[in-house]
Formats: sequence, structure tokens, C-alpha cells
Amino acid sequence: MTTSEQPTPTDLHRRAAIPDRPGLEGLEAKWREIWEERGVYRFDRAVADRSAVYAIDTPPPTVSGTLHVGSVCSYTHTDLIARFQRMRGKEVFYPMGWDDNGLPTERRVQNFFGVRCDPAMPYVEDFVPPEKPDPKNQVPVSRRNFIELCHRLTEEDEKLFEDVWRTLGLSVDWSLLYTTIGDHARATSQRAFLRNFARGEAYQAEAPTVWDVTFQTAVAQAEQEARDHPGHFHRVAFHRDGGDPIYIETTRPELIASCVALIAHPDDQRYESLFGTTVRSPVFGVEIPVRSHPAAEPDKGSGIAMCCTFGDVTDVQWWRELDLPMRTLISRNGRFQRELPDWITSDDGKQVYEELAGKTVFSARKAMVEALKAAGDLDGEPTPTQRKALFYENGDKPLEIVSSRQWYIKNGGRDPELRGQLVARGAEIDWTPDHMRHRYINWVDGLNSDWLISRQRYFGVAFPVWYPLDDSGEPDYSQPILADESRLPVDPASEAPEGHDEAQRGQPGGFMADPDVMDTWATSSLTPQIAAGWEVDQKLFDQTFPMDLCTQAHEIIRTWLFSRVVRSHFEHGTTPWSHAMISGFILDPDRKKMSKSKGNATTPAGLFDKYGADAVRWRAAMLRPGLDSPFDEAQMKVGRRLAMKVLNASRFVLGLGAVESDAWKTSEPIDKAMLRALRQTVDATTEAFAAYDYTTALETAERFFWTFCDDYVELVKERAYGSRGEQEAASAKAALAAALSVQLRLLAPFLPFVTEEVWSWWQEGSIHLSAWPVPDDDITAVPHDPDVLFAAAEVLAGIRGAKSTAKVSMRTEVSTVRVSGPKTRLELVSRALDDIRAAGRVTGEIELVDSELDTGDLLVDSELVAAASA
RNA sequence: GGGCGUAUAGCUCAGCGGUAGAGCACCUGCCUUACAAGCAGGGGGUCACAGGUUCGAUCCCUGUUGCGCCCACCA
Repeated sequence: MTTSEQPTPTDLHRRAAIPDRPGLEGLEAKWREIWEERGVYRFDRAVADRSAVYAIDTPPPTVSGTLHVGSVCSYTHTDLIARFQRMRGKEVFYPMGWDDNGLPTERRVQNFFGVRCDPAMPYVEDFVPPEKPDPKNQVPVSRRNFIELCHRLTEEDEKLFEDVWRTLGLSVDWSLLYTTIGDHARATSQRAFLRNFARGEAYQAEAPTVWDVTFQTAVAQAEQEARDHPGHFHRVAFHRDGGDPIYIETTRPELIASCVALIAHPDDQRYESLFGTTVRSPVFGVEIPVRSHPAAEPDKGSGIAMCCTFGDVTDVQWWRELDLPMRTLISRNGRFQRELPDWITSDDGKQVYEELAGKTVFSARKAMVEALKAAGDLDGEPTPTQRKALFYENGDKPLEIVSSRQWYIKNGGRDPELRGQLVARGAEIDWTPDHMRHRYINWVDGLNSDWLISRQRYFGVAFPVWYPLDDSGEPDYSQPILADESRLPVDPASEAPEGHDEAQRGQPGGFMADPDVMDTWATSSLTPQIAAGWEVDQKLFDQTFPMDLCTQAHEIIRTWLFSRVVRSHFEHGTTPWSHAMISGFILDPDRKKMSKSKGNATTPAGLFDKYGADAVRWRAAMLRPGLDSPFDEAQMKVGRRLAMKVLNASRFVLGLGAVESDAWKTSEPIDKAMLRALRQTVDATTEAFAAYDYTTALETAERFFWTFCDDYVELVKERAYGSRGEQEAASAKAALAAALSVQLRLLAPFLPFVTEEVWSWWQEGSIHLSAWPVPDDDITAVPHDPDVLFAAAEVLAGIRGAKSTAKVSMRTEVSTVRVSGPKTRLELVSRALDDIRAAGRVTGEIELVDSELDTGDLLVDSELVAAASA
């Protein structure tokens, strides 16, 4: 039984000496290197089939920003599950992607380099951006130069992002890295689009489109947000022959020139007599019909509304349903068009329009108010109001609605049957926490338009589409020329369609490329397909799709999660994964959501330096799925303390020469009891983890670990040193080593660095590839009553309490101890008397007195030697 | 206005139809040969409010209020 004196296989494979003063510093740098070198997290394509694989779809972070603690927490949650599944024997498919295409990158490039894209500029070889970017005077560059700068900056950003993820210890297989602007992602996006188009799921239409005048691009419903916006109500008179003026109230008087109707509710008696008649608009004198429509709300303003092209989405509805004319005046740059509209015919009207032409909405409004005042058609002064206006989530000017040609993918917004199918898909997904399914349903049910995927930008995936030009050089949008799948990715701006050559580009009878790019969501909606090698690596795809898990924050259920369900529904007739785990937010101390745009974000680098990655991960793991939590740096200390404790406890156990062997042959009741309690801990931890409740898993394992350190180790320490003999010491050492091995593995998903470090002191291979402890292990299956440990700990606590109350050292000797309590508890205590005596430094007897009660705590009276003599 | 969540110690959070829990913070002690970045002990709560069900409610039901997120509100 004396295993400590002979070299064992474990000793021979020991890779590192146990340091005298183990520390956490440098563990991240050391192990991330070794993990990469040894391919610890590499996906093994040799696995037999889908059932052996656990596949994860993670959100590709937008690389134009910075990663903050919120992202760190969310991505840690994914990693916890990945590590658990890996240790349970699954081949884990865990890719990472960078979302680098799209508007956020363009904005960052513009600001960073001080340039702007001007497609009319010629390409400049070896372009050097200005030394000092001047935001007010951005240098125009060609589209190709601009895209080169985008690539250049995103590459640098991506290195920084990868560095954060590696330091955090994400067990990603970096060989699977993809980027949304990369060739593979572009080809996948274009292929999926072509398939959608062929099946009639993608279409283009000239239609009113919500438009950002700053970025001059269309904006999808999912990217819009309503914000408070100050404005003024203007009470404005419309005129009619032989009657009083009709007053409307509007916050947008500048749109009077594009007014197409006045509209009131059909039941509104105030205006009933006017339906079917016309009135004349103020200043411009244009004849305007008065119509009725149920969407008009009698209690808003004066109860009769001005319908324009287009002030808001209700205007669009009226325009469509009442078949009204279109009188567009606001151009895509947000300014009033220069040409005089043909419906304005009066001389006064023409003159006023000259004032508006070329002005921004803001300036035109001022000019219009002056004109109304001059004409006497403004009733009273404008009254201030707070109204809600739609904004692009990254923009700072209200969105306008313009008519434009755009690409759409059907998403059920205009088709109840499809909407029903997509709601049903959401119901197929297992959600953690379950109530997040409501957010999905809520969003899908509230859709009012199809998914707009085209953007009038540059750094994105091009539509694989050209249009034939007729004899006068006008494009025929109804006959798009589609790229063949075999040549994807294709850049229609520089490559000619099949059967044409480059010389025909832009020529009458030739062709032109679709000028737009896809929105970044149109690409990131395909992350499962991109990562799994859809249509390019059939074996991998069969092994990984549909995936097991997607993880993300709840804010992007409406965008990323939903859009992936849409694509997968169309292409594969399935959900893209079986399980969705939704993380909450990290809030700032004022309980506001932490985000980089609000400037209240804490970056992770400083936290890694100060507390270590394991401590940051510990904090993240304490956040239950779906729950928001304020950021509190003090919490990091707790995680760090645990990591330190793991180091020191391990050093103690291994320093005893304890080895993991024959643990089930332990002879002492308290050793067996501890192993038995550990078995219960393994059960509870595993059950929680399997249910995606990583927080409870951590709490369970951690609680046992502290009991192990503070009670069990203290109780058996003397015996392990050999105070009671060799066999008794061996029993303790075997139990200590077995328990350490199991506990390190239970903690490994949470504290990958420190557990790996300790593992390397005495075990072969990576702990992260070792087997998750199973309850029917020989070691943990020791049958014994775990309460022996807890009863003994209770008595020890009583003895310690006496010393603490007496304010004496824990080393103080105790002459006698009297324990009273229920008989059954005393029996448990009696099996650990020698260990209690050693740990409590009891020199005399421990007397057990039956309280003759069925239940109750143990009462401990201790006679202190030092106290007695004092 | 609609949906979802949430309210328990100073803070962050567990919990549960039957004596209210943990960690942090705070207080009192202790150099104890794994760990002073440690250890031991201690104080601290009308479980948001009001009703109801029950022998019994922090827990279940109804309502109210506060907070958070999503959606809708643009005349």
C-alpha cells in the first residue's frame, strides 16, 4: 500500500515540478500556446457520424468595434458548454467567425483613415491614406482602394479580437475561422441567394423603403429603432371654396409640398361631408382630395391627417390602399430635389418651392414655416412636442422613406402562411431560458414587411446579378442575368456575366452589374452553412448540420437568430440547431445596458491582467442564461480566490506524495464518506451542466471544493502526515488524490488555465481532453454515508468556535470536548473521532452524550487548555 | 398601449407550501509548516405592496407598484 515511495507511472510522466509558490500570472500565455501547438481543440474529421459530434454556432463578432465585458461573458457561456461536451466524449465542432463586412466597417475605415468611397474615382496603386485623418475633409478614394483599406483595418482588428478570445481561453478550433467578407462566406451568401431567387423566396421590387440619409442606404426593419425626437406641432390651414379652412396638425410642414390627400376616419362626423371633395394646400395651392380611411385616428391632432410621399409608414399604407399618387420630393441624400415638381403650378407655389429646393429637411422646414406665416396659413405658434421617430440603430438623423429598387427575402412579413411556418420553427427549438421563445414569436408576429437585404454600400457581398441594357442603355430589371453557381464568389462589378465580355459593360445592348451589396445579416444568417461547409464539403456538413447549439444575447433574437431560421427553413427545411442558449446583458452600475456605443463599456484586457482569465470566466459563469447583471469588479476577486485555492490545495495534496490509485480501498470511514459526498456532487454537477445550467454546476462543484479544503483536508491533514501510521496515511492520500482529480475535472470548464496547470504537475495530456467524471467510476462509487464527513465537520466547527470566541489561536489545545446530539448523529461522529481529535488538537477525550432527540444539531462544549490557565 | 422578465441582507444572487440561505462588504480574532491574495468566528432581512386559497404563504392565485428588455406609438 505504500505507493508514495516507489516511482509510479504518474511520477514518471510528471512534466513539471510543483512550484513552491504557485501563482496565476502567465498561465494564459503559457497554455494558449501549448493548446494551439498540440491542437487540443481541433475538430477531428475522422469521427464516425453526426451523433458523435457536438456542433456550435457562435455569433461572429463585429470587428469594427471593441469587445467588452458583456461579450466576454456571453462567449464564455458558450465555451463552458463546449468544454463540458468535449469532456463528456463529444467531438466538439466549435468555429469562430469575424463579421467584418458591412456598414460598421466602412464607418470605422472612414474615421480611421480619413477617407470616403467615391466610385467615380480612379484606382490608385499603393495608395497612402492621409497621415492625420480630417473628419471634415475626407479624401475621396476609388471603390477598390476603399475596399483595400477595409481589408487592411479588419485584419488588424481581427488579430486583436483573436488575442482576446485566446486569452479568455475559448476552446475554439481556430483552423475553422471564417470571415463574412472572405471568399468562402461570399460564395455561400451568393449561392444561398441564387437558390432563394430560383425558388421565388428572393425578389426585387421598387417600393417605399426606409432610408438613412447620412449613409444613403436602405435600412431593414430589424435595424430600426424608435427614439425620442423633439419636434413641433404646426397647425396648418387647407382651403376650400365656400367654407372655413380645414386645419391639420403636422410635425413635418416641409412635406406639404408632397401632400397627396387629407385623410380622416370614416366615422368622423366632423369631416364626413368633405369625403370625396378637394381642398387646396396652403402656399402651393395644389388640389388635394379628402379621403376616409380607418387607420386615421380621430383623437390625434385635429383628427384629419395630411398624407404625404412619405412622412411615415401610415402614409405608405394610405398611398397603397387608397391608390394615391406618388409625389417624392426628398432625395436620397436627404435634400429636397432641385427640379420643380410638375404638380405645383401656381406662381407663388413655384416661388416657394425654389426656396426649398436643395435644402435639407431641417432647413426646408424652417423655410416652409416662414412661408406659411407669410401666407397666414399657420394658426398660432408651433408648439413643442416629444415624438418618436425611427432611426437607423447606428445613425443620428431620422430615417426618411423614399422609393427605391431593393432586394427582399420573404420572411412572413407579408404572408401569414409563411409566418406561421416560421413561428412553428421557433417552437421546435429548445430555448434556454425557455421564456426567450416568446421574444421570437413576438418578433415574427409583429413583422410588417419582407426582409430587405440590399444595401447601397461598397464593403459587402455583391449580388451575383447583372441586368441587360436596352438599345438606349436602360437596364431591364425584369430580366436579371444570374451568375452560375460554379463561378462563385463572383464580383459582377469587375467580371462579366456568362456569354458577355467586359467591353459590353455599360454599353447599349450590353449589361450592367447590380450596384448594391447584401446587408451583413444576409451573410451572417448563413453562419451554420458557412462554418459547416455547405455544398463544398459534404462530409463535414453531414457531420455538423443541423447544429446542436447556438448561443447569443437576447437583443439579436430578432436579427441573427431569426434570419438563420429563415435561411435554414428555405434551404434545408429544418431549424439550423436544436438548442438556443440566450445570454443576458452586463449592465453598468446604473443598470443600463453596457455597450460600446454608449461609452460605458469596460474592456477585458485590464481585467485579465488584474484578476486572470479564470477569474473573469468565473464571474461570467455566475451569470445565469438570460439574466442581466450589473458589472461589479469586486466579483472578479472571488473567482481569483478560487483559482488560487485550486493551486494551493493541489500543491498540498500532491506535495504529500498522494497519487491517484486504489482510492476505493481507503480504509477510514471519513475518507469513504468524503468520496461518497463527492460522488453526489458529480451527479448534481453533471445533471445541471447537461441542462445548460452551468451556474448551478459551478456552484455545486465549488461548494464541495470549499468543504473539501476547509473541513476534509483539515480533518485528515495530521493523519496524512503519518501521525497514525502508514496505512491510515495511505488511505487519506489515496482519497485526497482521487478527490483532487475529480474536482479538477469538474472545475476545468470554468477555470481552464489553473486546472490545466495543476493537471500538468501529475497527469499526462490535457485535462480538457480527459474524461468528465462519471458517477459510476470505481473511485466515486465508494458506498458510505457522506454524513460522517459533515457530522465531523460540525464538531470541528464547534471546537473552532470555542477558540475563536476565546480569541485564541487555532493551535490552542483542548483538554476535553463534550458533544451532545441525536444518537444517530453521534454514531457518525464516533467513526471519525481520531481525525477530529487531531484537527482540533484535543488532548483528552471526546465525550458523546445522547440528547435523546430524534433530530437537531450537535452541541459542542470544549474545555480549552489555554483558556483554563488564563 | 402590447409582450416577456424581475422584485429575498448594504451589494450580487440562490432558494422553498412548514425554524429565511450563500458569496462579497462589514465587525471580532488568529502568523495554523497548502494557501495572510489565508484561516476561524460574528452581526445583519415585515422575502416590494394589497387581497385571496390553505391548518400554515417569501413560495400558489388575483391585483397594484417599481425596475429591465423587446415591440407598437411618428397627423
